[in-house]
Amino acid sequence: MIGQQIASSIERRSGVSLWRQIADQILHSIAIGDFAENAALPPEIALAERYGVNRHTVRSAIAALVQDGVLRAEQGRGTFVLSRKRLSYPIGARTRFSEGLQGQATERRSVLLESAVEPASRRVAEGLGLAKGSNVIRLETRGEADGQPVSRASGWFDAKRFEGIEAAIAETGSVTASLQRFGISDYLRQSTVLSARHADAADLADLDLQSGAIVLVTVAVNVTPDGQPIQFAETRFPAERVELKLSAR
Amino acid sequence: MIGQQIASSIERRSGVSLWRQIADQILHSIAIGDFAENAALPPEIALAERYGVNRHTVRSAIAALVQDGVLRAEQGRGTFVLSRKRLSYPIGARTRFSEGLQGQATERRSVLLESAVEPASRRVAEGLGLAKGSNVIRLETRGEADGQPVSRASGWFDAKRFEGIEAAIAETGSVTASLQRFGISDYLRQSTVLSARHADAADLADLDLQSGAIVLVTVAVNVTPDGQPIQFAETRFPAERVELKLSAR
DNA sequence: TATAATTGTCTACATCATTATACAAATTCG
DNA sequence: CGAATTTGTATAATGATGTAGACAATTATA
Repeated sequence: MIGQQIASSIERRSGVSLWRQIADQILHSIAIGDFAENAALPPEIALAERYGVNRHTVRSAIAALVQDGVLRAEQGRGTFVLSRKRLSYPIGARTRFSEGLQGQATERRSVLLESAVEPASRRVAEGLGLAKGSNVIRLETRGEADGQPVSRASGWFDAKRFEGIEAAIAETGSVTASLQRFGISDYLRQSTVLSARHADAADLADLDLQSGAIVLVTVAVNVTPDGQPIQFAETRFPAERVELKLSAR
Repeated sequence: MIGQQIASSIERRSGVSLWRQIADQILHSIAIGDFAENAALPPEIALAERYGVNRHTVRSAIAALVQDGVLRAEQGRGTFVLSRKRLSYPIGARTRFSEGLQGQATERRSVLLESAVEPASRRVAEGLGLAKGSNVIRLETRGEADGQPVSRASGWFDAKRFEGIEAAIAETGSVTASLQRFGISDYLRQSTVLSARHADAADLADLDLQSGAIVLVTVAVNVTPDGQPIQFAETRFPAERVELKLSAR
């Protein structure tokens, strides 16, 4: 489980198949540096012994990771680690999507998937300090780094205050730039709540994930410097590709 | 998936069984307030229809949550939500375990499970700024709130600098108090990296989780105010019981 | 070139997960 | 009370997951 220590064991009858648990652990081992890039994984028989399962079960796990582009298997040679460590996504009071990934990815962009005006749910209304049922603009966006999806966000704005912001965002491709048109030159992350869960079908599709994947979820409220709520947002990050780095202050 | 919206769908052949996916989603619905405490869940048949599965599959999901103490099923009446929202664990530069959960739990404590002196893995050595293989003290602890496990931490200290700290911690039950004996009156969280994965067998046992559960993982380096590394720690939180709240500053 | 090590494929079987029906038991309500 | 609603139990069938063993194909190496 940790560093050089013995591989952790595996749970049966858990609702999570053994091959997926093993795939999770291999992924984790890679992420913490137990296997370097281009290094060979232990042979299937050794892995099977270590985890106490049949060789075919290990093969299923490896097949999933090969499908995922994490490993490459070569007959007669071995199985090799392809993918680098996870992207480290900085998160702090002033995090903007376009910043922060510098040096880790050469090309970054945010894609607007959908926008709609609708009555606020209780949760959104509370976050924005509006009456429940007030109209809000909902934006669904996907963040990409080097062509690979790394985030999937649902954001809500007060429809009255920010009428037409979806057009501005579609045009400029930037939330920050669009907010300037509404007189907001700066904003802060007021609060962030973090959780994790299995990705649902929609996020699996949008983030190009294999089924059963885990997403990290942040729920944040962005405010003006004087504390007025601007945006309520829920963002899902694929846990296998992204880690969140809390900035030291 | 979000607020009042339609229930998200379910993935087959994912390595995660349908009943577990449904249990995850019900838990999430409770956490975001779709079902209040003591409220009745929709009847099994309605849930089965909503998720597009057989009633028995829904029953498996409910059985797992009943086992977990989240729901209570009553024949002829319905199935009811027992548990409150997740514990919200504040996390910031100065977070101490004993602080922060005030008002959410009446009784909080930290239990030392194991301590050992061992050579540092590469990961730990880098975190503490030591040579790889230097001796470090490893402490395994569990945090509890109202008798329920809410965290499971592995922490490492430089064995030379903090010789005997495990005895002090066993005695006082407090990392903060023990550090004072070594002349450390204050320390800060320098960096925190966040990820998520399926709990391994050891954490399932220590955290009293059902198999297949997800853990939030923080990896942090604590330093003195002048930047000297003191402790390297990996903490696992059960995602179904805990969310992490990043403090706004 | 032989041999060992490793991944790829195949078959057979056991166990778990899911569906499909049917009916029993408890509760609520007209 | 009697009907409707809801959870509990039972049984059978099917598909997905995991185990077991055998052997082929490819690569590295003595």
